[in-house]
Amino acid sequence: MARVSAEERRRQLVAAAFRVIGRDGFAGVTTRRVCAEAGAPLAAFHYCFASKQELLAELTTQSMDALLSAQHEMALRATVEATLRAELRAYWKTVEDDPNRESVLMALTQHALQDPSLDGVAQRQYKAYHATARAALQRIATGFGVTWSMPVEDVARMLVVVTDGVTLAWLVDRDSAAARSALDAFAAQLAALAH
Amino acid sequence: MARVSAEERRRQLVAAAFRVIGRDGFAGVTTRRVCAEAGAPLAAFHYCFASKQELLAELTTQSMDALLSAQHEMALRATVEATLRAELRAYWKTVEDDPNRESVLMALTQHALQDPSLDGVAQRQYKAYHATARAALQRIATGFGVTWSMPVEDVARMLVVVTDGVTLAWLVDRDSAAARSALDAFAAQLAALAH
DNA sequence: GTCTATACACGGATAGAC
DNA sequence: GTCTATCCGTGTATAGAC
Repeated sequence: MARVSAEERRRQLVAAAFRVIGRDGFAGVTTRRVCAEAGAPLAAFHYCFASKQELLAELTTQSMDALLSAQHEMALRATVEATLRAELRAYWKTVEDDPNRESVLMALTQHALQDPSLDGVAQRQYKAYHATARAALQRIATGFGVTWSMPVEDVARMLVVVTDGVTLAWLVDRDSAAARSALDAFAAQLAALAH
Repeated sequence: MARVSAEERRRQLVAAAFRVIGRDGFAGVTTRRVCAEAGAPLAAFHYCFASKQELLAELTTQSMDALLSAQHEMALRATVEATLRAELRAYWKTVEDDPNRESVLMALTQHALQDPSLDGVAQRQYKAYHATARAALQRIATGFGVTWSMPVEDVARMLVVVTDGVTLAWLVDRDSAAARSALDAFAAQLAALAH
């Protein structure tokens, strides 16, 4: 075991945790397994993190940072509906490309909701989701010169509701066709809120 | 510790598990704590259940049985939209009346998705959700003499997506007003699928 | 058939050695 | 500052009392 700086260890452990969750699921994440995966001694864990919860919180933080910095350029299509549909399909592609990512984030949300020591983690996560949705909706409003018939926060919430719900249902039954058709239908319905 | 039949113990332990999850969160459920809550000796646990996982699965089963047998008489309102809105509001009342119930069910879903030994549990849960939604939609179609512009399974999925998504968002930020207004908006949109 | 007592392996966490 | 050794709680299992 090479002696490594604490900061480097933190990075190694977070990366290792992601891999372990991917392989063994959320329930299979143990400090020992994460350390083994990172090639670190067990004690390094509690030297870098106060607790396993702190590492889990760090996972959320890093994921949300990645989400917020990945706000891609949105291509405006012919209509609001076509643009919304394209956006939802782009989101959906990320889910199907890496189902585990969403699975982990959902599990993290639930875990954070139930564990007092992770207070605020789920809230930060959803703040990031809502901010992302709101930004997309505002770009659409500006790009097409339309306004939303409800406060943009409310439409953003509906967008998050839809993506969350579709993702959750798909994680359970893996019915991709149903997920796509639901997303397309919701795109049409949300587009009807633009005037 | 009174000597109690195994069947009675099973019921006691499941009920106790619900209370413990409500108090200490999903992560705080231990066999020892559940037994203490039920006033049962530790050995009773593995006498009644093969494992902790089996009790968790039983939790889902009992909840879904309750859901399916609670299919209330749906009052038809003046319009499809008004009826859908009333149904969604009725669902929402159950959430706000007992937030912990939904919280536990969500956490169970996530747990089941990640734990191979609970394979099929989340699937059964969502089958029950979809069946409930489909039944409600069919009663609406019959009652109003309308047909859905998509297969009823697809509309049912959208209904589940919406309730799940709204519930999840609310569990995170507890914004009841936002939840209600989102549900009403979705009621209007789903009603537009009836012809 | 049910409960008491106890055992073991593995998990998170930590004191203290180096 | 980093790691070894150890602790205590948890899931699981069982032997034997009643």
